[in-house]
Amino acid sequence: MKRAKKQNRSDIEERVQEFSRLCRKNDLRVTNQRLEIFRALLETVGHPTVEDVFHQIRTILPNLSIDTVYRTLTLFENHGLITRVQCLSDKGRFDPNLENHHHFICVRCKKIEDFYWPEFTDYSIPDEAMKLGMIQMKKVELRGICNECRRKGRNAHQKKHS
Amino acid sequence: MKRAKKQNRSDIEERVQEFSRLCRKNDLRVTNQRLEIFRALLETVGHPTVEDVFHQIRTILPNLSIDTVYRTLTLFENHGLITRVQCLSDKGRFDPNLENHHHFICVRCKKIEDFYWPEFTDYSIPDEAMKLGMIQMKKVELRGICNECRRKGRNAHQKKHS
DNA sequence: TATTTAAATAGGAACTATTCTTATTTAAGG
DNA sequence: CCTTAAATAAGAATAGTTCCTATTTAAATA
Repeated sequence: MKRAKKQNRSDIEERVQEFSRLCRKNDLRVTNQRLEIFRALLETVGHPTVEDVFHQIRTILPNLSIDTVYRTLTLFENHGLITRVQCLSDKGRFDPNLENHHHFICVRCKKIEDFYWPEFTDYSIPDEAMKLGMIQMKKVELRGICNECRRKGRNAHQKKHS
Repeated sequence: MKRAKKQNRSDIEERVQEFSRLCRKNDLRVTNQRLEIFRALLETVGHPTVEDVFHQIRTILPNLSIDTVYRTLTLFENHGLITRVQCLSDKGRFDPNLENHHHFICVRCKKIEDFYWPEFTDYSIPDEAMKLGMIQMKKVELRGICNECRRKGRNAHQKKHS
């Protein structure tokens, strides 16, 4: 995992400060580990994994536990301070439908529902994106809370770290 | 996992037949397990997991191995006969960028790159999709082969089941 | 500034999804 | 029918993630 800087040092420190305030506002204690974890996210390009973060911080906090990284990232996610990319579910899921279609994913129960949006095919993506590589598939992902989970209320949460 | 029918029996059998032909065309042997696995995908609504497929077929093939389901689904995926939903990578990845942005994912190296598409915000999704639940996030996902992997050629593949 | 205490952490065990290994079975061509 | 390379079953091994518990610490309060 590259550690190239996304932003310069003072920008990062500013965001860490701002983050620190956000934690207090959310009744989250401001610990060294939490700040380092957030800083690591900012310093790493390309959506780091838990392990990337863990190894990066280990040089600073030699007895950081990997469980702390898991707990903390999930905590940040649950408070909307960061987002989780791609792997909403921890289980692979498969689709025999090769037609052009899109997905709504429930962030609570991880259900994936299809929808169709024929007009979307006509919208052309920006040049910036075209240059990233050979594109094989272009689809829309919606995230939210499905009707079923809305009915059930908060208690339907999956039970991970707080 | 629900087993409600997506299509009626004869539609499914027709697709299984067609699939069988496709296998031969791809130099894949047509085994009972493979046909049952594909049939299970067709019969299950909502993008089944490996375990969903496994349990469904166990009643028909009592000593099916779960490894066969893993191998077979990955094989189908590699031949473009089905797609894998959501979890391209097997590791959670996180993003501190809460701005509205989109992702290009390399199907070979699993790298995720950001791009921006301000106009996309203005496109309104179809009613069909609005009715699925409370939508919190709307983004575009591109899949393809990144420039780096294209340079490296086929050998850059991740080494899973053939 | 010192004290208190609920919350956070470290460390390691446990769990779960996925992949690997090897002996056995089988599809499909001869 | 035979043959053989490919596919499978069974279970071991691995890797990512979560759980458990004793210890530490942030931050509220005296």
